[in-house]
Amino acid sequence: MRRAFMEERYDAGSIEGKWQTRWEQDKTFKAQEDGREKYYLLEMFPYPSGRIHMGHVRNYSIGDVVARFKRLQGYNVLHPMGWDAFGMPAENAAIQHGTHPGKWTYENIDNMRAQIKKMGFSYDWDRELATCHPEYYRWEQLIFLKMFEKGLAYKKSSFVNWCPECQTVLANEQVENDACWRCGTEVEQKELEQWFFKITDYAQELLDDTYKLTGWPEPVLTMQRNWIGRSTGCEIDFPVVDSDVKIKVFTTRPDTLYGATFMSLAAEHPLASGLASADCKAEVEAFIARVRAQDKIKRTSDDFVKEGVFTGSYSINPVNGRRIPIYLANFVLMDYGTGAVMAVPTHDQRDFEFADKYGIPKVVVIQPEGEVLDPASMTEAWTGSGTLVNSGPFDGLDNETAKDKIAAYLEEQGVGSKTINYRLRDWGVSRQRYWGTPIPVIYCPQCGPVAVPEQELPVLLPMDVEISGEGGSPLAKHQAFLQVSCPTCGADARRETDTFDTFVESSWYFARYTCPRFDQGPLDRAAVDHWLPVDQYIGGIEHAVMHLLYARFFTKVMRDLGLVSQDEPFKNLLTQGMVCMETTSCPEHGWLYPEQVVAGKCTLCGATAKTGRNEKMSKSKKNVVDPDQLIASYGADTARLFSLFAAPPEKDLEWNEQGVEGCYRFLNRVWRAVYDNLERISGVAIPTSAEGAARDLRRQVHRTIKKVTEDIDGRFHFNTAIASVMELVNAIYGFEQRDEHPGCMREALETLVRLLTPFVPHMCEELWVCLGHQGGIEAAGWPTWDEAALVEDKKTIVVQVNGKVRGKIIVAADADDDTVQQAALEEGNVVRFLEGKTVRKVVVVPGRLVSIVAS
RNA sequence: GCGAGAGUGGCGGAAUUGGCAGACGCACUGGAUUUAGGAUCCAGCGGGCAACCGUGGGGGUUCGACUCCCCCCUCUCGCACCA
Repeated sequence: MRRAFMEERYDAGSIEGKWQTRWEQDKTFKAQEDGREKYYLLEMFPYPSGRIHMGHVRNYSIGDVVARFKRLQGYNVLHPMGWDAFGMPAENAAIQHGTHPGKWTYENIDNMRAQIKKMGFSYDWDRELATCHPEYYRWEQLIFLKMFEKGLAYKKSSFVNWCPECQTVLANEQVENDACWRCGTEVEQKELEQWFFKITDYAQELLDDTYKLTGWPEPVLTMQRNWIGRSTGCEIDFPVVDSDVKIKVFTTRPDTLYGATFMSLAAEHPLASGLASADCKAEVEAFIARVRAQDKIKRTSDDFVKEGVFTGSYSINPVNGRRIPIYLANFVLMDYGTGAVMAVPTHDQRDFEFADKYGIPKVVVIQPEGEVLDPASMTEAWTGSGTLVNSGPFDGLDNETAKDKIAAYLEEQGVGSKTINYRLRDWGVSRQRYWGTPIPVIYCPQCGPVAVPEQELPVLLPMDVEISGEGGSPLAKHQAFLQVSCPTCGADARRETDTFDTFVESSWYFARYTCPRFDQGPLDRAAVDHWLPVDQYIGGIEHAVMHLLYARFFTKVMRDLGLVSQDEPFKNLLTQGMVCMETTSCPEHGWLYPEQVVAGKCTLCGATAKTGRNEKMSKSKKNVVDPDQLIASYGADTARLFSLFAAPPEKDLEWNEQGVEGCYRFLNRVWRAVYDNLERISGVAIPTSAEGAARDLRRQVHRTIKKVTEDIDGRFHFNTAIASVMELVNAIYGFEQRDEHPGCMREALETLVRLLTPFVPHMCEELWVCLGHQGGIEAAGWPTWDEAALVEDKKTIVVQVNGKVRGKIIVAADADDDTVQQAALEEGNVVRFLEGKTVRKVVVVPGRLVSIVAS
C-alpha cells in the first residue's frame, strides 16, 4: 500500500466539504431496487420553519448511523428526506411580513436543505418531496375521492373553537384563556359543517394491531390503546313516561342496573329541550344555553362545578319498572356513548355527589364482601366488586357474572344489547386555512356536495391571493377559484374552500417516498411492495398518538383501496428524547442566550446571571445552540458524535459545551493516532494471529468490532458503542510494541476508522484514504470479528466469601470447576477470611466467579 | 384520579441473562513537556484513617440483587368528569 499525503492537523471544515461534494457527485446514497435485501430507514420529515434545530440534528444523526451501518452491512438502504410543507406558520409569516406563504416555504426549504447537507447525512436526495407541491397533494386529493366514494370521508356538523373577529376555526392550542391568540376576542363554540375521516371504522383493527407491533416502544402502544379507549358494555332503552320516546343509555356497568335511581343527559342531547315539562321549561332552557356557552377547556378545569337541572320528565327502569327522574347534567358528554347515562349513586362517585346535591334516593345493589353498605351512612360510592342485592332474579350473583347475565337478559327482552364503545372520535380534517391541500369537492345547489372528477385533479391552490389575516380563508374571496360549474348537472356551483389538516399529508408520505415521481397514481404498486413497510422509523415522542395513529389508519385505508399490501406502515419505531439545555436569566433582561453570559455575568448589564433548570431547548427560553455555529466551530462530525454519545437515543439529551469539546478532542486523538503511526504501518500486511501484548491488542480490536456491531444493531446504544471505540483508542495509544508489531497496529487503526464511519463519516472517509485505500470506505463494508481472536487463555475469577469480594484468581480459561474451586479456596486473602470457619457451600459460576459460604 | 416511565459519584451516563457497581466522557487534582499560558501526553479521582458503607427509602427472595417480589417517597410524560 502506498503512503498517502496526510495533514498533521485535523481540519473538519475542508474535509467535510470535500466529501459532501464527492457523495453528491457519485450519488453514493441513491437507492435503487435490486436483488439485495432492502432496508427502509425513515426519520420524521421536518416542517420547514426556516432553520434546523438541535432536535433535528439529533434525530437525523441517529437515523444516519443506522442507515450507514445497514448500507455497510450490504443492505439496499432507502433513506429519503423531504418537507412537511403545508401549515399555519407560513400564513402567519405572510400576515406579519407580507411574504407569500409559498415563497416563504420554498425559501425555508432551500435554507434547511443546505443546513442538512452540511451535516453529511446519507440521504437519497433524488427522492426529496415537499407536500405543498401539486405533484404530491394531487394524489392526496385522489385518495380523498376514493375515501369519499367508500363513505370513509363524510361531512357532518360539529362544534369547533371559533373566533368571530378572525372568522376562522382555531385549533385547541390556539386558544389562550378562552380568547383568540391573535386578536384576544373571546372564542365561541360554533357548530360547523366539517369533513371527517371515518377512523372509527378502523378502531378495532387499530387496537388489535398494536399487539402485533413488537418493534414499537410499549409506552407509545399504551398511549394509542388509551386513546382508542375501547370499553365494553350495554346500550339500554329507557322508555319515557307518558311518551313514545325511548332514551338509549350506554353503560359499562349493567350489573348495577337495578340501582339506577335517576338518569342524566348531556345538555346537547337532542331530546334535552323536548323533555322539559311546562314548569321546568325556563330553567332547562337556561341551563342548556349556559352549558353550551362553556368551552371545553372550562368544562374540564379543576374548579368546574358539577350541576344539573330536573327536566320534569321521568323514565322507567326497564328491569324493575322504577320511575326515575330525568336530569340534564353538565358533566355528561354528548360525544361519548349515547349522551345519556343511567345514574347509580351508590356505585358511581359522580352520581353519588349528584344525588346528594339534588336529594335523589340511593339503592345499594352490590354488597362488597365482609361489609354491609347502607345508603343512609355511605360517604362515597362503592365501585369495587361484590354480590348483587336488590336485583330481583340476579340477587346473589357476583357482579362480574351478573354483567353477562343481565346483558343477556336485556337482549332477550329486546330492551338492550351488548355494545362496544370507543373513545376515539372520527378525524375532523377541515381547516378554514389557505396554505393547505384544497379539499376536492364542489357544492351544487341542486346536487349537494359533489366530488371533483378524477381527471380534473389536481385542484390547484391558487397562488394569486391576498393574505390579510382577517375574515377567514382567502380562498373564499378568490372568485376564479370559487366559481365552478357542477360536474354532474352543469349548474353554477361553488368550490369547497376548506383545506386539509396537515396531518393528512404526513399520513402517507412514507409510501410516496418509494415512488416520489410516479405520475400514474398516488403509488407505484411495485415500488411500495418492494420497500414497505418502513423497517425503522425514528422521531419524537410528541407524535406518539396523533401522527402515528393517523399514519396507521391511512395505511389500512390505502390497503383497502388496493394501493398497498401492508397492514402497518412502521415495523420498528424509535422515539428519541428531547434536547435540553440549562437556562440562564438576568434579573434585568430575563432569559439570556448562552453567548450573552460571560463569566457568569449578563453582557447587557453586568448583573450576575441566574442559572435555571434544564429544559427543552426553545427560542422562548433562549437556551438554544445554533447548529450552523456548532458546525463552524467544530465540524459536523463533532456535532453528530456528541449528539450520539451524550445519552442513549430514547432519553433526553443534556447539551453541554464541554461535552462537545470532549468529542472534538476525541476526534483529534483519532486523527493523531493515524498520523503518528502512518509511516510505521506503511506497506505492512495485517496478520491473522499474534502473541503477547500484540495478541491482547488484537483481542481488543475484535472485541470492539463485536461490541459496536451489537450495540448498533437493534439496540441503538450508540453511546456505549462510541465508548468502546474510545477504549480502543486508549489501547492504541498505550500499545508499546508498535514498532515490533506494525501489522497489528495497522489492523487496530483500520478497524478504528471503519467502526467510526457511521458516526463520523467525513473524517473516516478521509482517514481511509490516508491509510492508503481507494474506492471509498463505503466499499470496504462493515468489519466482522474473528471469534478465534476473542479467545482468552487465562481468566480472572472473582472469589466471594459470604457474598463479599475477598480475592481474585487467574486461571486457565479451560480450567474445570474443581480446579477453579481449589484455586479459590487457596487464595491468600480468601484463606484469611475463612480462618476459623467451616465452608458450607461453594458455588462456581464458570468463567466468572466463585462464591463461598462459610460460618 | 387513572395509565406509563424513571430515580446509580460533583455532572452526563455504563453494568445486554441475577454474578467484580461506577465502563466511557466531562469536571477536578498531580506529574511530564513548555519562557509562560494553551494544546498534548501520563497518572489519580464514590464515601470513610480504618473495619467497613454505598445504586431514592423500608422489607423480602437468593450463595449472590442496580437487576426479581411487596410497601412507601420523589420526578417526568400521557389521559382526564369516558358513564
